[in-house]
Amino acid sequence: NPTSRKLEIIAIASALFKEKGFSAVTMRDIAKAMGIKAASLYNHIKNKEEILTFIIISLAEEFINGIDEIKEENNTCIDKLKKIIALHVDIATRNTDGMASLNNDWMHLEDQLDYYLTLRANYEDTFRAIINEGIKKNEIKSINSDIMLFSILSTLRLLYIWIPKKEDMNSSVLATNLSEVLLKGINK
Amino acid sequence: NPTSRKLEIIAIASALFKEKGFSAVTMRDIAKAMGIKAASLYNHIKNKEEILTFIIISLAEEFINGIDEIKEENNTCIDKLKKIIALHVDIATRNTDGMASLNNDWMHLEDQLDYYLTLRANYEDTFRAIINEGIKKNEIKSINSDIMLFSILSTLRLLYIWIPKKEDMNSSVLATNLSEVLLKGINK
DNA sequence: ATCTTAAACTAACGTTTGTTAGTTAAATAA
DNA sequence: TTATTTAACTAACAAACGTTAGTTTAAGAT
Repeated sequence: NPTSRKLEIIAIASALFKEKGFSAVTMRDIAKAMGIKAASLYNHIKNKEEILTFIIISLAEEFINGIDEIKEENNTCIDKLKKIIALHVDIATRNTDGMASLNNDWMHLEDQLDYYLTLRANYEDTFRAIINEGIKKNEIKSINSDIMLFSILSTLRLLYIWIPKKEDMNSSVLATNLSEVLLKGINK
Repeated sequence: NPTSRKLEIIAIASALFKEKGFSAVTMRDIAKAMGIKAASLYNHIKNKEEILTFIIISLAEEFINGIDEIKEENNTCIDKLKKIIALHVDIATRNTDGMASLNNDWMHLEDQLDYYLTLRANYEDTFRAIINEGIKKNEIKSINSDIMLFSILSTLRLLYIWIPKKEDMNSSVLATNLSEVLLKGINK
């Protein structure tokens, strides 16, 4: 159970990782942003990798828990997809900085890399299963489901880039509009 | 006019940058992959940043040239969008590795950062203008055009991740299916 | 045969890196 | 008051970093 000081470090590091990537951010950069010396960081965290691991794994678990709940609900597949879209908007809004590491720096995990890859594979499998069920039930077009999965998931993964540029936009309005675009297209 | 040896280095570096990101790849990594010593690289390139600059700027110019041509054509906006999708599929297929740097490492440009940002802004402006024209001509739904731009462009930007996983899929089949999904949605 | 060029090499440079050890100052608990 | 804990500090480490200088080797041109 991380102390508040540890969480402060992780939050500041997340912001720096988003700007330059994990590898280009030094412990001295993080320390300077905290207003302390690099060595002092080690009173709160084990090492640099622990920061990255915390950011990525807690986000990955949030996504897995979210989609596992959605898949069990008694709902149409289209509605399940709408809930997945809302899940991504919600998480990306609350932890915009962390999403950058999840997307770009997962390969620098060491001890927990395999665990992360398992979580990601499970997430994608569940997502694809919902799409395939929608095809079977005639809710969704019979196109290669990988292409549909890739298309939707790519948009959701890059939400963290666009959300800060559109601070005015309400979170649920964004989710609604995104659902319209992703599910029904833009062609009139 | 880069020599073939220089282009070899850039190609090998692109592959390494894709795997670990620019900052995590050392000159010794690149040299080892080339089968030579790090110092020997400097017979062919000025420094590490020149490699990144070449990768990113030549791709960014390819995109700008592509979209500038498409925008001038006498065509419906929907057809213009289809051509943009095909442009992304084509470039991402031919230079999968470089696309990773374009997406993830542009912030490590130094001399050419401003030029890159200008190219990117111009590209997005042209893209948005085509969407807005489509709305005006009643070809495209009247939703916030930024959301539509973001949604389509995110999918296109991450093509480089998915293309290597689907080597079996024909390039033009992918473009066709993607157009269907991105423009008309997945909902039946 | 000599000269030039291309492309590799060895050796080393000054920095920066993540991290450890040991110390100090202030707040809290006994 | 005394003891303990928290969180900062200074100083230093060994390793890795991008890069430079100078040298060697072999191929191609004159």
